[in-house]
Amino acid sequence: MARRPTIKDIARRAGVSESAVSFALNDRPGVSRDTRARIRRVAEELGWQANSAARALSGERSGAVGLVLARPAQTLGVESFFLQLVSGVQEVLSAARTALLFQVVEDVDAECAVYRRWWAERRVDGVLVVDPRTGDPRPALLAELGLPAVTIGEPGPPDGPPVASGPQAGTGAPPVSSVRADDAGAMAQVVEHLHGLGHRRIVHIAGLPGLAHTVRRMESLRAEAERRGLGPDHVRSVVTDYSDAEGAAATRRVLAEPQPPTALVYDNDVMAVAGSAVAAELGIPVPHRLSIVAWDDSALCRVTHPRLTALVRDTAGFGRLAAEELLSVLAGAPTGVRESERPRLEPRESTAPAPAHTDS
Amino acid sequence: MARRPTIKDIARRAGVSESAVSFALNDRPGVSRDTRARIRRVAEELGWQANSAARALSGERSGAVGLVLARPAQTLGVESFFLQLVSGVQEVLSAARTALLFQVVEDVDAECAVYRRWWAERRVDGVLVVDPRTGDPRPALLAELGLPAVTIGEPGPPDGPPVASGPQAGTGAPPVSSVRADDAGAMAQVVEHLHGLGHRRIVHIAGLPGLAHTVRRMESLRAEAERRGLGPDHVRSVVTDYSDAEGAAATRRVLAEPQPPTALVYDNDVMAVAGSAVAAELGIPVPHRLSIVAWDDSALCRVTHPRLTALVRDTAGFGRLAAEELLSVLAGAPTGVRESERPRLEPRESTAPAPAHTDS
DNA sequence: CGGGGCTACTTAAGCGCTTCAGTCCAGTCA
DNA sequence: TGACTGGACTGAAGCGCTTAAGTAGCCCCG
Repeated sequence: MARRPTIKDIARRAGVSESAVSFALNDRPGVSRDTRARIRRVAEELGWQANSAARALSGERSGAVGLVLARPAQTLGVESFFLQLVSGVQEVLSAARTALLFQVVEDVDAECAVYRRWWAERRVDGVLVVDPRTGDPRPALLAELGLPAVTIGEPGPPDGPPVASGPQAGTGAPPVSSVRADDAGAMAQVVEHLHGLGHRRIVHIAGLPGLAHTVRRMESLRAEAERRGLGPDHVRSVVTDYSDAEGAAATRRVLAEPQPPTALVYDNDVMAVAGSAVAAELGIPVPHRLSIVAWDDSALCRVTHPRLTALVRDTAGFGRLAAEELLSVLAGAPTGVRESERPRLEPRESTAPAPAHTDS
Repeated sequence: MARRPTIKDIARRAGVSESAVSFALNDRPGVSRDTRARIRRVAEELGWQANSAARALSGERSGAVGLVLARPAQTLGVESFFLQLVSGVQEVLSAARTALLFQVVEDVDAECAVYRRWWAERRVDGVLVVDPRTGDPRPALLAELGLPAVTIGEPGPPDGPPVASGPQAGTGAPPVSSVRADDAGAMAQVVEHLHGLGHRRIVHIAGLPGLAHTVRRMESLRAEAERRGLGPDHVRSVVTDYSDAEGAAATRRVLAEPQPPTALVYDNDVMAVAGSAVAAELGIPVPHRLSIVAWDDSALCRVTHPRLTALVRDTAGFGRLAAEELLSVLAGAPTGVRESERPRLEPRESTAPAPAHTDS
């Protein structure tokens, strides 16, 4: 139950004033090299660490950033995406001695309430916003509060400005920073792959329709299909809530149609695995009668039999990028947009040439 | 970029002193009912929230607790256990307006460093400690720092005192609180189930051998087997790192033995799924030739074909319990031990009577 | 009617840090 | 020699809150 040393202790031991200590420890001018070194040494000996509350109180940053995950409880937990992201985020943050406040809430309203609270309590210097939505209320709120933010996963190129950032297109720095993912390009890649294998009937088992990237993927799918002369009777999306249950149900439904698809693209790994179990149950061999692609790779995709072809992306890297952007904004840089790497399609055993007679 | 109201603003508006406001808002005696109500109303109008830094600085709690997850990066992310736990934790914490600081680090040493830092920076009032280990250095460190803590998942009954809490058995309150899981009882239940189905050759694909509950499960397995006259040639554990890769490898290894087991018990859902994929690949029908039990249920277990028999536990409830215990310790209650509900074995399609001639 | 004991407040100090305005002491230059 | 600089350092205020100690007004009682 040791007492925590304070700046005063250091000052006494080093025979200088408290302010000299503060200057020395914060790399500010006003102390000689020697004194600075001496103070540093004493601080080290005492194992001093700045009291974060005191620091925050005297107008500095609080040294923490927040991340809220708005998911209904039951949707939670199986996707690997999130923890990977956080682990990337942390890598960058902890190097900058910044803490991460983490909250799980039920919906976006609750999320906004958390932002307000954090802001009022001065708990965080900025936030990372995940799951951008269409008509997202969050960037506006954050801009109003003046809480620096980075949105993670806004759909990026090739199609124009981000969906959620509002109307000031083109005019300098956006209201909040973002790290974008090339969902459209990735979808194009998937379509390319499947079309090249001869697939003409493709169904995209999409995630939540309110999320910006879901919309972008659906748009891209339609555009790519049209470019190849395939209409909505051949290629389309159906939406779900990302859960294994809805993924399975949607799979069952589309496979029961008179002209079932020969390829399915799932918006996450869990649904893809659920879907492949449904196929197994129905006695539909994968990949000979049905090809399956999972968006986001994880152990899951490698664990099933056959192993699933997946869009692999460096999720931790994505998190690092976001954390870096946030730190740079906190350090005073203008808001900006960073593009993450284009996901890579990793063909495994769940995709194969389309069965012969399915071009009706 | 609104200005945050302070206690001073409220005091001015309500025509009282700052301390009166403080008393009123903290439910302390010293203000009349009327004044209290008036102050409350003004605070409400202004949308006031206590500045957490100021509060922390004046000797109060910081209003935050911490949770560190020490996992090598690649092990991360597929298990549902963790997010579920956190969501339970949050439910309780956010009702008490307490924030959760969350860190992911590589190993226990780094975890200890985080505790020291949080302590020195006064960032957290207490911590939740997950994955108790044998010879765990963390409880001692936390006791030394005087940082209130609750360990989550220490193995509980029926076998005596917790593994990680050190030597002061029996003497009043333990150094740190804990929330315990009845791993031994659960394992007994699994053995009962499998033995009842006629299985005599059982292998437990365990998790990390350094974790206390892994040890407890292994001990319980051995004890239960002995009670039924089954020696280590029939029933045993092999350890892994919880990853799908090692789970699959271990499965392959034991199934290739001259006298392969007829039942496998996996320490998490990911390995169980990986194992059942291996069985599928080897052409070993589940459950007719091989029964499989997963420890911890999740969407995964319901998604595979056949669906996996699993030990279901209320992980979110576990988190709630831990958060409640921590809050009560922070509120001044003595440290204590809470028992979580015994997990329930949910038989699904992956367990069946043992094949006929395997009693050698 | 003065003092004891309430309740309902106010004053002021202090938490540990940052920071602005000085102070002090060379050193420089006319 | 004295005014002026600038580097090195100190003093003190202040961030927004809590809290111990103090004060004012009231009622009750001997």
